[in-house]
Amino acid sequence: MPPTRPISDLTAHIGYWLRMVSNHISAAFAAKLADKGVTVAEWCVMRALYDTESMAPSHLAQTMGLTRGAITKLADRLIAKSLILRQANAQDGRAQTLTLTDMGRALVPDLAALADFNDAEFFDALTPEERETLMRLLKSLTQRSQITAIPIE
Amino acid sequence: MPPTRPISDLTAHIGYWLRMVSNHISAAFAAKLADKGVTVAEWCVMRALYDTESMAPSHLAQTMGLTRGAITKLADRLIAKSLILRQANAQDGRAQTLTLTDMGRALVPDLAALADFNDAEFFDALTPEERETLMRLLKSLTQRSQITAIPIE
DNA sequence: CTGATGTAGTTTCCTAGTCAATTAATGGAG
DNA sequence: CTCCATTAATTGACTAGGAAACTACATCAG
Repeated sequence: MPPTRPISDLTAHIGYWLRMVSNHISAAFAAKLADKGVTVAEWCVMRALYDTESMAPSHLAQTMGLTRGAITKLADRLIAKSLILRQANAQDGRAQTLTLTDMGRALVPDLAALADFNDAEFFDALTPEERETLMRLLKSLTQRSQITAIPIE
Repeated sequence: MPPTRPISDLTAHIGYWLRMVSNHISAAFAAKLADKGVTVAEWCVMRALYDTESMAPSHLAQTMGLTRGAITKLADRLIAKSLILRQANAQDGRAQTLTLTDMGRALVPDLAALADFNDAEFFDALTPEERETLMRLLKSLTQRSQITAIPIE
């Protein structure tokens, strides 16, 4: 075996800890959503549609940081579960709009409660001041790095 | 449309910002590694093998938080690139060990430099004190939530 | 008008995981 | 010794995404 040059430890990177915590929290959230038969990506779509009357798939793709192809399939799955509707746009023959069904809309507050609970579950380990600091640092990083897409995974 | 009950904003969750930042940094790192023909998961395997003479696939699966099936395929890819070797274990006919090839070992310091650079690129936006605080909070969350797997994505 | 260019969405092929079934070897109970 | 439960790794079917080609429609220049 050739000599092993000393290199930096994985755990020396902030990104390492960030990913570790982020993955763990996301996995826990995914498990909670799974009980309701919904994935995290599906939740993101539903949450986005909840605030708007309806939305174009391409707009959704942009805000979620997914390709339009991915949105097509994601929408297909949500339609199969009767949670959203896909409708033609009267003005533009190419365009479509996605809308929550009554059933989908009724589900969103339940899922939002799960999101609240999941966040609390992990971050209650910190003091309110620490939570405030963490949030501030993360927002600051987001701004300075021009990060815009809603995180899915 | 049924009445829209007010629900918590997505951005009210710390987990939202955590995922946003984490995804962005991981994606940037993945792009840098891609120039070297390596994925993040592959890098994690190589980094783990760098410190040890060799390692069992099942052990790797445990530390990386992947299934053994995933490790089988990951190892297949690394072997195809001549970066690691798969060898039978003389003591246990079921077991195998994975080892870096000379070529694989030679590549690790380069990739480690990319990891260092990637971390610096984002977190240099913070002051040293802020970086220290962020690291402390993340480590604290890790400990209190019993998170162990090395983060991949 | 008509043809070129651009845009919205879909589709196909590919990648990288999971889960569950399978194969092969180990090791302990009787 | 032999049988059985356990463990290591692989395999195949499936999922969710990306990249790029493709279809259909819109818009604009001439």
